[in-house]
Amino acid sequence: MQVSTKFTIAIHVLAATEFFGNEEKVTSKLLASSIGSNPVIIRNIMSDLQKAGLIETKRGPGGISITRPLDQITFYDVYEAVEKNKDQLFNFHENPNPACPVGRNIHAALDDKLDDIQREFEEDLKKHNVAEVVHDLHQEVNAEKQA
Amino acid sequence: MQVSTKFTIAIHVLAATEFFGNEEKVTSKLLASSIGSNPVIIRNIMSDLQKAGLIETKRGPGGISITRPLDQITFYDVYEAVEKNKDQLFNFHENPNPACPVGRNIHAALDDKLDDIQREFEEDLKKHNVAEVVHDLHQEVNAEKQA
DNA sequence: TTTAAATGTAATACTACTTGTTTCATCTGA
DNA sequence: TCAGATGAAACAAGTAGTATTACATTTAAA
Repeated sequence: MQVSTKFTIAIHVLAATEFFGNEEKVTSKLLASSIGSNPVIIRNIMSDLQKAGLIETKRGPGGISITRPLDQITFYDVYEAVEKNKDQLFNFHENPNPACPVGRNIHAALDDKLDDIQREFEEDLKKHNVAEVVHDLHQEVNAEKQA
Repeated sequence: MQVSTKFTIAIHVLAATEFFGNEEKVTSKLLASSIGSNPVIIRNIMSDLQKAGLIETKRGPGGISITRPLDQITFYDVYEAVEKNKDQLFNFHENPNPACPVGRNIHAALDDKLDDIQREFEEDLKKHNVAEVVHDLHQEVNAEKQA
């Protein structure tokens, strides 16, 4: 299993919007160019981010605006916004045999442990935020200038 | 994204093998019945577990044997044995634009953070082992007897 | 008020993965 | 020897991820 590219693309979208926001109008076309993907892919992700309340978009000669400071947008916020099945990390086999003592009780013996792991994974995602990414981007760009 | 059913099935296989191992011969057919799946699915998972050195299987009137105490088989050992792309939890978009300062540097700004999260997730998986599951199974079965 | 430029969304296509099934070769303890 | 088990190949169906085209809708600005 893998977290889909939607996750890293969404972080790219937020970081690039902050990075370019003051100088240029940020559109799905510009973002698609930076990301190396298709504008419709970006618009779908923009739609996810908007439903999650992380950005606002406008039609017409529109553009994207971010609704709150990036240090208040964690990786988990982004993950939650774009990822499917975010509420069930582990896909349990569905038909354990109720006539078998193991099949009948495997859920009771396993669910709490899987829930633990999922909760810890979500906490791990919350330890990072998008502001860190923008900060490191500026650091990289400055290093380029000096070279 | 979801961890595939192979993971919970593999834990079921190990737990059931321990649970029944002393009384009955444990075969892919018996396990498939307990799990509610197909014997070939189980045999493929058995093959993964065998490659990882967690079990040994024999042909003929064979059966499965576990190679080390279950408290030394963590959820991560099982995850590593059966899951694809286990080495790269996050699927990064592949073609960021090198002509764009963000596209050119997004990997440098993001990779270390994603590696952190992956490492922590793996640690979370290592906190649990299959012996706990068997212990809880016996507890559930004993509770059934009293009722 | 018009219009260029942007988002919103539906439809399609391709690929890869997951899960299930059938079939048959191969092995091995009794 | 042989019944009973694993090993493995082939196939099918369903789902998810990614990419693309096309068009309707909106809106700031000319």
